[in-house]
Amino acid sequence: MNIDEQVELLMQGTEYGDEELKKAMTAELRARLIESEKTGRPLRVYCGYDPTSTDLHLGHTISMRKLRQFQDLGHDVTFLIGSYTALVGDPSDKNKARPILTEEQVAENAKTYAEQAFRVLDRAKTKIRYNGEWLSELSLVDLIRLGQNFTVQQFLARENFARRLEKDEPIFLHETFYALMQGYDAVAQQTDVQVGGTDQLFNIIVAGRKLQEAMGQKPLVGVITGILPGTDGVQRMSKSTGNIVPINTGAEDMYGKLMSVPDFAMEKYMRLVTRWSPREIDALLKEVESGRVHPRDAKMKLAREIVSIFYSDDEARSAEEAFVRVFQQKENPEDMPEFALKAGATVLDVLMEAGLVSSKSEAKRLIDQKGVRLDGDLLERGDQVFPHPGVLQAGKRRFVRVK
RNA sequence: GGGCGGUUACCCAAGUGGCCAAAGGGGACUGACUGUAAAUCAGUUGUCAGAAGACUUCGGAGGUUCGAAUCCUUCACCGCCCA
Repeated sequence: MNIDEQVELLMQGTEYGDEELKKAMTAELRARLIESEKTGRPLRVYCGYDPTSTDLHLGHTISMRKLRQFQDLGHDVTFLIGSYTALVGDPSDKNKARPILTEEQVAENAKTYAEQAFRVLDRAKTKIRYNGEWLSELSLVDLIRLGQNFTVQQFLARENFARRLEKDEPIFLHETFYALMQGYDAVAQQTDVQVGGTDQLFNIIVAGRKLQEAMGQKPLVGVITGILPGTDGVQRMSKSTGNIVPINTGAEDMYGKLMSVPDFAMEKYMRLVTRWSPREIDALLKEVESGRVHPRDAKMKLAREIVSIFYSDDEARSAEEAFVRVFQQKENPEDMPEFALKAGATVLDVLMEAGLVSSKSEAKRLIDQKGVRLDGDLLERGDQVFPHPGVLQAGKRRFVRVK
């Protein structure tokens, strides 16, 4: 791959919210790549992850995909676990302050995190580090010195703080430390390139670069990846909005969730999550636009690609087959949980005990709404004794085999 | 430290003694239509009960009252202004 192609790939899916900045970063990236080629020294690339939860979703993997691209081009990639920053809580893009985690929670989460990350990253080529390594060494005086590089105004100008200020919501002092800590991460690692989402723009471009300069280092190149919308196609994928595609969800479920993503969000998924090159993506989109490829088929291709990243080609293929069978041909899925019927149990009991609903009221509602079927036949009453063993369906996608 | 305001269901938010299981919006769920897309339309959205109804819920605890999300006391948390 020549330098131009490398730059195009590495900048794919990035978003700076400012053309000038994007141009500047692109130019700097190109310069570094050229320099690296000349000197033979791989670029030091990192992205930090605060292990605030154990359930990773596709949104978390965008920056990992980006790291992987650097990795494949022979650069030196560090998966930085924000063991220390997680104790503070990143205020970026949050209306509310994050709860502060205990050290045990952080350690616990970190383990799962790295494990799941290796579905995208090349394990053999990835360094794992914890930022507690250097942050725990800082003294109060050190922290104050770091703070001397920034003004309160710079923080208040940040959109998320400004918004909270506007709405009379609390901004805790410790939240401002976060950017300093992250900036110091860049310094401690003598970073060439830092990858992060647009919510990290301030932390990366302002804090990281500024501190590096203050410490006499060459300021890093920020590769700011775009935001992946959730299954609703609009809002950022996040657990609290309930629109996530989890990684540990099983191939079939992942495939199905991806198919439910609105068409207009497909391109983002292609650019941010898949292994496809910019050129391949352009070509596919063109075919859809011209009508040569049905959007549904393009989405199926997309879903299959993504599932095979996290599972395998085989599992992706059978997930696709299952999808076609269940949702396009309206047949029952091959595998479904089983439930042993107890004598005398009513329909409500079974729905409840098989975990298809969370309360009997909900079950009744579902029945009233014609949402419950047994072997394809509508069940009209919840209080009747469960008629016979068979496939019980609640809503569109919940199935249980009752034996 | 002083003054004022706030805390309502998944989220935002109305409600200032009975007509409140609590308006409205968002989200979610179901059905129709589809490509498990979008858009649209209809409905549901505390628990239990077939239904009438019963029970639990409005930051926590206690109280006044025939009756409290609404009044009082107290505790906790948050915001604003002043210092």
